[in-house]
Amino acid sequence: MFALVDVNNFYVSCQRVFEPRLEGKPVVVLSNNDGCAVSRSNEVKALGIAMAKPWHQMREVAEQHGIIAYSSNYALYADMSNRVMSILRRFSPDQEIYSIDECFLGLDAIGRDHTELGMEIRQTVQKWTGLPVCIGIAPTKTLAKLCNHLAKKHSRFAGVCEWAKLDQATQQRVMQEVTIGEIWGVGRRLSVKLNEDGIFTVADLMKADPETIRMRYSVVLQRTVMELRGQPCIDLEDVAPDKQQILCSRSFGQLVYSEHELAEAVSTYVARAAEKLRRQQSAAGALAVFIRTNPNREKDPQYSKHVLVPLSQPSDDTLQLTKAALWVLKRIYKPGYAYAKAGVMLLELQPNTGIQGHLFLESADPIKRANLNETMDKINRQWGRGTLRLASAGFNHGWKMRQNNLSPCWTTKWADLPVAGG
DNA sequence: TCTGGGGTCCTATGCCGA
DNA sequence: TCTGTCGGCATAGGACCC
Repeated sequence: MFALVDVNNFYVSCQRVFEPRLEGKPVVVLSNNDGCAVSRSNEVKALGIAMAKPWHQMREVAEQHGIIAYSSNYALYADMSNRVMSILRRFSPDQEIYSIDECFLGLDAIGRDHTELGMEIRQTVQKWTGLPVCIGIAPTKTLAKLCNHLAKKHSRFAGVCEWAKLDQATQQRVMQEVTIGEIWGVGRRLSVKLNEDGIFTVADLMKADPETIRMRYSVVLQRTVMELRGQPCIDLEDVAPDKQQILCSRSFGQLVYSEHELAEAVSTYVARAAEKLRRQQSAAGALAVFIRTNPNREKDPQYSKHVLVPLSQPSDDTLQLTKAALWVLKRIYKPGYAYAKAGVMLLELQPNTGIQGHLFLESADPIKRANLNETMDKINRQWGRGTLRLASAGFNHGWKMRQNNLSPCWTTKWADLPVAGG
């Protein structure tokens, strides 16, 4: 048995915890670079504003309805997420953190009534963090997701919906009412294709023959069908596996033309990616760099290039990775374009212990280099990202992302601590 | 002016050698 | 020796998730 616990409108709710005046008002949180609305309060959803709507396209409506927009404050959200997850861990030893704002709990080892447990979880999280959560409980993950959807949509559930507590008639009705697009694993493309085949609701999909679904669609959708029928196919992953690839990319706050500025950005992204790499104690066997113009500016000349290079030896060393990345950049950079985004990807990740040495390569003393990286990580952890960095990362980052309405880091910066009673 | 970032998994495809 | 087939593998690209 699984519970899916999901924070309602997570980023918006985090902002509201520290600014209660936002309660009841239409609030959005924007993506990096203040691009699109990625979290919407219920008031905003009621205005019909879609997920990922570009902010510049909703400016007018926003002004009309007094929508308050925040830049993403990941330091705040990550910290609040950690608090929620550690509270949830108290309720079940089996926990899979699925994303920043949701997790699955395994309930098999828990004897008590599941809905009651759900209610207690909800109240505890609300009381200890100020964040509202909804909970879906079911024998498969896909059904738990579906129940979570119901718990959010219908207030009569009071935030907790358990599949087994719905009578047969209700289950039937739900299946006939909910459209396939709401199902976990069915996105926009698949919805269109399924609709063409006469499959519109959850009930339709459940009735379909799993073998046929596998042939015509994929093994993934076949599993979804089985899970909707109550047969678990997707296990709880309570130990998070190491990442197989690490990506760091950003859209620029303003267009970039020079190779020099691109090199600063790429260098900055490599450093960030390499930090993540070392945190999971991996080394990368290959690295890719990409740069591109803004595809939305259709009148501008477009250019987009992505090149992957194998490394002569797997590495977790920022200096070495930076050297390789800048070498790639030199080969893909073409002058005369307005670049909007760049990124670095680390691939072929493997444990950084026992890396096969290279007979003919001369390299820096690996122990010294490891110490250097470790020291940089330590300093940057303590004093803030980028405190210590390579000169190639530059100083005047004209390309830095826009964050025009960033809230304080209420919980992670001493200077930003909220003051009570003022 | 202004359209996110970071992942995973699956499938199709083409190449290689047996 | 030539040709066809098949499995394994690498790769690119698409779809999906939040």
